[in-house]
Amino acid sequence: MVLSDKQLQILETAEKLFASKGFDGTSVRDIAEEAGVNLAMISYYFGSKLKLMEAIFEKRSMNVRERVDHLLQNSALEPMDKMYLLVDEYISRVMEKQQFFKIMLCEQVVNKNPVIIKLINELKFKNAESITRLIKDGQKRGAFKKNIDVVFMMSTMIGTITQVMISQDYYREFHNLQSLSDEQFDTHIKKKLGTYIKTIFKEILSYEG
Amino acid sequence: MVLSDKQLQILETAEKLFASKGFDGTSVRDIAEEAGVNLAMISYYFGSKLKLMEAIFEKRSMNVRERVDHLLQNSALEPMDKMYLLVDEYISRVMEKQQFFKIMLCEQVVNKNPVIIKLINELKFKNAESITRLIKDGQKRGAFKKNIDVVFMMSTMIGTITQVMISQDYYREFHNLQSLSDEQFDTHIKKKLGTYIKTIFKEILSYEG
DNA sequence: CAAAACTAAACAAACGTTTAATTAAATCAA
DNA sequence: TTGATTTAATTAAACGTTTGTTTAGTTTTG
Repeated sequence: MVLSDKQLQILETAEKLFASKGFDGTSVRDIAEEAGVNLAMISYYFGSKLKLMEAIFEKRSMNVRERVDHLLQNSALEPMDKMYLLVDEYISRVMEKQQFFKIMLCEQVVNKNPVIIKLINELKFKNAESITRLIKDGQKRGAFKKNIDVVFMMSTMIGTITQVMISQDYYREFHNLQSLSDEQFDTHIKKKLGTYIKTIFKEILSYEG
Repeated sequence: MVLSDKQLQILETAEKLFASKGFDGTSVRDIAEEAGVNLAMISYYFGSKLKLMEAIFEKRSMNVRERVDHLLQNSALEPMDKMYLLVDEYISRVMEKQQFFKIMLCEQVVNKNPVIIKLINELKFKNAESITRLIKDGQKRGAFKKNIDVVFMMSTMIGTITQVMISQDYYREFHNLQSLSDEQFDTHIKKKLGTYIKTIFKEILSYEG
């Protein structure tokens, strides 16, 4: 699906508002006004509010699998280093597309919309597949332990990152980082979080503990 | 605030519906019908839909601090064992009050309602305080490392548990546990998750790694 | 018999979507 | 290139529902 500038603007505005006020908390009129387009244009382009949401998911779901696979095939890296790459990739993705991940989180909880739930589960499944493949490879090569719970590992990764994302302000206050610029803080928290999760993953995956 | 049977039923129905359809996705009429009360009774008892939500938070926030403190003072346990107790307490709380934690999660993301956000932050702050105290005690007694990031630790605990909770069905399918009864599965996942998080915490907190 | 509990009906406002009319852009024979 | 004609884009207004809340009246309770 190829999108015009106006369609893109509607999509981005909708993503922003859905993230900050929820799907049901955002009216089509809100989106139209904030995007600076006529109310009817949204139905005209996307059909309905629900299909607008689906369009957001379609846009954000594109190429996810490809990027991860490219990351993991690419090199002759050790399994653990590949896992570290994956962690950094995940952190970047969540922090850069915060709005989308907020929407995903709420939609998973509310799970009112079967179409969206299906899209989310597909994304999850693809991720689980990539990670499972990586873990099995690591186990074959003797770098990783046996008996690793992939679902728990994924839950820790996405759960920790998401929690940190939605409580960034709290983190900033707690560690007295108000003096940093937004950009500096973003870099800081990404780096710290990366190191932290890698430590955990090293413990979970490797023998030496 | 003392609540009559009818008020309690409204509150419980609202909690259930808010969790499964979201605050804005649930109408006051939905709640009234499901609770089997007249529409006007909700305004009569609680004033408004929003205050109904606040009443849910008030009810669920009661005694949280007391319970945690009692858990931690109580015994002559090692710091690490106290932390393990806390992990189990957290898992039980989230799994038993799933609906409320779903609501909390969405409200944090959407953060449209300042009153609710304030209540959530108070809860978070109390928890952070208790954990910080426990960690400092453990450090003083030489059982815990220095340089422990409490916010990250809390994010891992609550984030992992929450993720596992909202993707229970996925976990059940992934591990082929459909033969277990709901109750058996609940016991199983709580135990596994407890062991898993404790392993992580041991690595984060203790010297031996 | 006064206070509390409860009800059906009504309220205005907001909702997602559609309509009918208008303007802009693209297509194309001359 | 011109002017005619079709297609796409855009608009204000209206549609019928649903929304949260209130009202005015009735029943129940202490």
